[in-house]
Amino acid sequence: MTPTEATDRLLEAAEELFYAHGVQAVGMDAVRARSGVSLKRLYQTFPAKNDLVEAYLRRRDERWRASLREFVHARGDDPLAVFDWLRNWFSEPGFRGCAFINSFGEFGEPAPGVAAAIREHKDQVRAYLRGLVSGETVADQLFSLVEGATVLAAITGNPGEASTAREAAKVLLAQG
Amino acid sequence: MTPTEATDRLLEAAEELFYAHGVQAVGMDAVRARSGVSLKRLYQTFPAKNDLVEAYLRRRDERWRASLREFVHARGDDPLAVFDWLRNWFSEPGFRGCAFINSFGEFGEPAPGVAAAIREHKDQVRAYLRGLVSGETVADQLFSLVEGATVLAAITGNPGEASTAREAAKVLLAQG
DNA sequence: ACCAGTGGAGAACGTGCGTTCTCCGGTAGT
DNA sequence: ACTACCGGAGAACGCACGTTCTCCACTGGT
Repeated sequence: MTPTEATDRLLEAAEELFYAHGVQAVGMDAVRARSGVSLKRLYQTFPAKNDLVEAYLRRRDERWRASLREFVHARGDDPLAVFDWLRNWFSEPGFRGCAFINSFGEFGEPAPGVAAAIREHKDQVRAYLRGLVSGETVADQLFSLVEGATVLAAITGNPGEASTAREAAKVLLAQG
Repeated sequence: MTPTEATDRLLEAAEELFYAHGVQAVGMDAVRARSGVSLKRLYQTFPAKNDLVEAYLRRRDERWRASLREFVHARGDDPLAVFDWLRNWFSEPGFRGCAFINSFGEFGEPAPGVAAAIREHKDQVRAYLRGLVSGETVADQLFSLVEGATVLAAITGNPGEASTAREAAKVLLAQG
């Protein structure tokens, strides 16, 4: 197995397990089992669990934002499409909320790299929304709606939170 | 030491430690040390850590909502006062986000009692907001803003998220 | 066929922690 | 004063898990 293939399989397994069960609940041995990569290789690739966690978050950030960006772009970059995408996401079988918010909750004092990955994800999403709507204030308001809807959908299990937020966003965009 | 006093000291210590560092990062021995209650008494009062966690969440729910309710009531039950209260909260030295959202993130599959405490807290807050504004839809929209502002303030450390959400709420209330 | 080296499987190690157990000093009742 | 018990301090236990170590099968070159 080539090193890049091992890295891919590790990150794939890490994402499936960490997102579904939480980082702390998943042992390195479970990542090994799921990925089929030996422990030795695992620790050669990621010298410590923290490194794997950080890489998991950074990869998820890229993919998550790419998925959102593409969906919204296909709708003519309509800011309201963000909330349609959210509704789809909330409806996915394994939906368990925002991986970054969850990780933030998991680690009272996260390792610096992990904390940075979390903060940078939120910064990137905010920047994306600011590019989507004219007016930073409205963009930040939508951001708050996005985060709130995500958290509530995760806890209540109700994807309709996206629609509630969408209606609010519509009003804010019309008034902004 | 009377049993109710032991319970109080345990819950006080648990809240300080669990909220500040996260539940998983705090051992039962740390709760014992902080509370001054012996391990034996601790386990007599709360047979397992999960029971202490659930009690911690339920007590925090009561106090958190009471504080919000009183503050807002003193401002004539103006829904916008919710966001003023949030700003104060976000500015407190030990602010680390919503204890319930953090706990939700900590436990991939929480114990039933803990999961119920989290869900019920959000249900209560939603019900409170619905009582504050006429129109369930607008109340739910404000709720989303509240949760989003809380999460973002925790991650970015910027209490100004409350003001951003407040402006959005003002528009929604005017239009609703 | 032999040998060096690579990588995998899984044992082993150390630590932290939830929970239980042991022991002992103090106290109340006689 | 003696005894029976209550509660506290902290040791002990069992387990889980992050990390490292050991051993061995296999491969490629001669």
